[in-house]
Amino acid sequence: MSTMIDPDTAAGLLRAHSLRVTAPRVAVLRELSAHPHADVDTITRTTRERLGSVSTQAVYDILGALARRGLVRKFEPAGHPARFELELGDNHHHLVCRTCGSMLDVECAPGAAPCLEAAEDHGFAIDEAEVIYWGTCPACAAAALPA
Amino acid sequence: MSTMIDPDTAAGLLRAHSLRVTAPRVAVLRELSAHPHADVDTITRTTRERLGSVSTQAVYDILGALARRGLVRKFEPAGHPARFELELGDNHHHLVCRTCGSMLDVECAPGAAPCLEAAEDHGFAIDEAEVIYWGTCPACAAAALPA
DNA sequence: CTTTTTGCAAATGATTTGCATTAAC
DNA sequence: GTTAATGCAAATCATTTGCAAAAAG
Repeated sequence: MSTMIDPDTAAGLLRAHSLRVTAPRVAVLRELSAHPHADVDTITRTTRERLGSVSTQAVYDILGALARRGLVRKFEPAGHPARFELELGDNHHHLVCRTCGSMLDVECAPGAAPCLEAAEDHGFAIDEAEVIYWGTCPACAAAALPA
Repeated sequence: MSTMIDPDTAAGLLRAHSLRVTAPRVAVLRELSAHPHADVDTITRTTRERLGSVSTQAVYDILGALARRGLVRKFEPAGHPARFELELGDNHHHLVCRTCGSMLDVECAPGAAPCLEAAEDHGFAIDEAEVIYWGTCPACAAAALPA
């Protein structure tokens, strides 16, 4: 388990983004800091363990609010439920398992200028270039091959 | 409207990929050649106009079969229904409108080596690097600003 | 004729919406 | 006291699944 931000830090983050400080929000932020890339279901379960009860809809609402204020990034890998991570300012990319949807952060190969600029924008106002490396994680690769 | 492959070419494509030639499949292939990036709903509607009737599930099945044999590429932009295009061999990327989900093909900036190699694979067997440019298309940008 | 494909119906699963209740500020 | 956040229920939407009927090879 990674390090987890303390409750005061979480509350400060919320206030700094003009969001009211509530127990479910603090719990969700702490969960995200400890487990980046968690999905709604996981966040809901662990938050319940900590608080006793939180509705699924509250978690959706919280994550939506946090994402709208730029506190968290929402990531929706095709074929898998959305996953969330604290917005840390670094523009990293993701490695995603096609089978289980698990994610890992990856940096672009150093030196190799990432193609964050499209050759032509066709009049679009581009606000983000997202890179996804699709593959199979070690666990799923092992499970696919019968012993 | 772009050029559309003729029925014989479509049939040949199917045979070349060991797929039985059926009217719905030929119609779907022709539709995809004329309208790349069409979604299931659009493909179903235009195919019905041409054939009189096709079930939604048949279209899903057809697209699934074509994708499995490598004849078409499936693209699932977060928040929007899946879109499909004929697999043309070129490894282009996509420009996607956050508002309406419309897509355009884009090439990486010439010279700029795209980061198709992750710095670390963390043990994953990476099979594809997908780049998505997110933005707002001219039509949606215009619609968002009241006159 | 054998196997694949299609049609139809029903289920699934993630996410959203509306509204009353409760808690923050 | 206001305004925002939560809980609860029901709805939505894309997509999948199971099985019988029809068509391709």
